[in-house]
Amino acid sequence: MRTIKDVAQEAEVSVATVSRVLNSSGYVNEDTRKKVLDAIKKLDYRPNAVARSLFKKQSKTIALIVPNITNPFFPEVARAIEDVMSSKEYTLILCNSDDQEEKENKYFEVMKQKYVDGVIIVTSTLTPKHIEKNGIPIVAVDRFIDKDIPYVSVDNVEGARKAVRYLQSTGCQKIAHIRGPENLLNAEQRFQGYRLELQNKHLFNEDLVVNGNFNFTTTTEVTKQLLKKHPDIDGIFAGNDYMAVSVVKAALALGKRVPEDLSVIGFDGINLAKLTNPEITTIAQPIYQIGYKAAELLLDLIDGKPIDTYNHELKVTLSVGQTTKQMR
Amino acid sequence: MRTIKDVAQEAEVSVATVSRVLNSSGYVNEDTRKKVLDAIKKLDYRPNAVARSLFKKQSKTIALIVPNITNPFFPEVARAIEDVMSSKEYTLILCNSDDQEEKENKYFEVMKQKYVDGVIIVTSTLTPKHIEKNGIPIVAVDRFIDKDIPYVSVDNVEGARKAVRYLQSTGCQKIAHIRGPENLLNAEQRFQGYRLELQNKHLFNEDLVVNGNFNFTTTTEVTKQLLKKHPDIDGIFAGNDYMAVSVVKAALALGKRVPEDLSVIGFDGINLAKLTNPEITTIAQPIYQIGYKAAELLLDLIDGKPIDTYNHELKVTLSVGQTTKQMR
DNA sequence: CTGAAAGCGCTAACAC
DNA sequence: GTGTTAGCGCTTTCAG
Repeated sequence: MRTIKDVAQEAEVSVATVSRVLNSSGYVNEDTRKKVLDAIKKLDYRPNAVARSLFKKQSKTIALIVPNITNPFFPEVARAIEDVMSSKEYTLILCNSDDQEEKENKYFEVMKQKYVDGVIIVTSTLTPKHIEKNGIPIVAVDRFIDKDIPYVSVDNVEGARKAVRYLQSTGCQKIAHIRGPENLLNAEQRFQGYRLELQNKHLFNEDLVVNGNFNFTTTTEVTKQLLKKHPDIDGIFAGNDYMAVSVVKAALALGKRVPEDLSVIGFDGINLAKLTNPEITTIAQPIYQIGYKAAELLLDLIDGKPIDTYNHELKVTLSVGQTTKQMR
Repeated sequence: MRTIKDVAQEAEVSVATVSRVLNSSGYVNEDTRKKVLDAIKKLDYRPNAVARSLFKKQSKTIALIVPNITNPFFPEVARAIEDVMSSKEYTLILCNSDDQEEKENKYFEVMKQKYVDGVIIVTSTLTPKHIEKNGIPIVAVDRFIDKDIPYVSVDNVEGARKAVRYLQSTGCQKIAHIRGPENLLNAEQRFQGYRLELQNKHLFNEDLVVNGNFNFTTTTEVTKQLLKKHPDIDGIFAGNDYMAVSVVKAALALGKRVPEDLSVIGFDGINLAKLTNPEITTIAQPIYQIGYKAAELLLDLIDGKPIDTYNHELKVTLSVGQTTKQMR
């Protein structure tokens, strides 16, 4: 690869001048500018990004840390982020943390060594303290970290209430909830939403809440037990789509008809939800937009632009599938 | 962040010595080595990866270029690659090409500017010529590029034959094929496998092959038409799982029972296949292993190790679900 | 065994 | 307007 020196020689100017036209900084005569441009074209010169990074202490690179890219929610987020980043000449590094703090920290270490400009992270283990000491711009997605850290997600409480209300509007009388992991704020909020909505009507019964842990097999198990114990349950709000699919399977295995005997609604709106048979009714998050917004916020942070709002809770929408009855 | 100079001062040695202990290169007295190590610990020093890259002309970074990370096949590949890469202190850059040559080339441009050490790519547009001029180590995944470029995938022809044979073994007499895009070698090979297997028994009939383009909606349409025209079709081999799901939907929509009236088998073995109702029977690729192997090969390439085999076609396995009948 | 110094390719003062 | 030069932080000859 050619260097700025080669260009300078070819154009018969100094490297400083070449640098100036490269960065359109400082004054440079139109004619010499042309000479330089010609030389660049002739030599097919491309500036060396690493040398530039060394000087500027920034790399035009950002990182995305997710628990596991294999989880269907994240690829769409990643795609959105990569879309806005590549349009701004940024490069995206992908990291899988498996929800382990140790791995997250290790990634941060590398990020600093590589002058990575910022990171978008989905985490429930990292605290503001960890992050502060890294001194690297951060945006949180899906899981809240701190008031000072831009956060993009949805209103889980309201989404959950919406789910419950919809089940009721289709005639469900006894609505159970398969919740996600205890330590996940997300899952907790969805549970709270479920509870609130039912408590308001004096219908809440904690026996109807079981933990599926966002896990397929576990969910199948606990759902079967629940339905055997309470055969009159006629609606289930699952903490996410993945579990909703599992719930449907469990119900069918027990000989229940969905939605005639049992209605099921999920949360997330991953593509999977529309591929199953029957298609899952769900509270859909605007997943792509979440990633998009997060990327924009990070860019603002990097550019030192003021952030007017730190908390971005985008709107969920009801996506009606075939696991719920027609509204009455 | 501290620099090597700080460490040198703290340890009262030269930067050269520090560099030597950092890289365990050259001779360095055990005592001074200890002094340096102490200084490093005391200052919590981490070498600057960018400065190192500038000198070494390599970045401990590799790139993965896929058509779209949102396609359920790729996250698992990405995960595998990231696993081996991060274990070797490499960082993974993620790129979405949307199968556009222009985007691929743009990514390569950036890779060179950033001294990216190698790339793993899924492409059907890039030719050896493009790649050669980039002079950057490459491994092809899922889609073959050239004999000189390490390639990891499965034997699509054999996999397809296996699919057809299995349908026959469960009693299917009239087997149709919903194929993938014409310009995709993959899809072509699967079609060839299907044809070969049937031709051997003089059962091939080109009227039973339609193009679903790896697209959900298209597949639903063409499948319905096909089944209306040939109501006696009792088995369908779909070119991938995604289309298989669509085929099942189409069949059910026409009032056919799966698998009683119509058996369906897919190809790929993405997780999705086991989440649908009924679960899709499929020819499963060892997706994670494919990514893993590709990563290992790229590392060898980067390290200048000799590659003994360029063509890696891993074994597919039959994954029996509920869209096919019991074997007789 | 260790240090001085050149240089990786680029940018930004600072002169002229 | 343009050139000279001192770094950015690191590695590696080359002396000693």
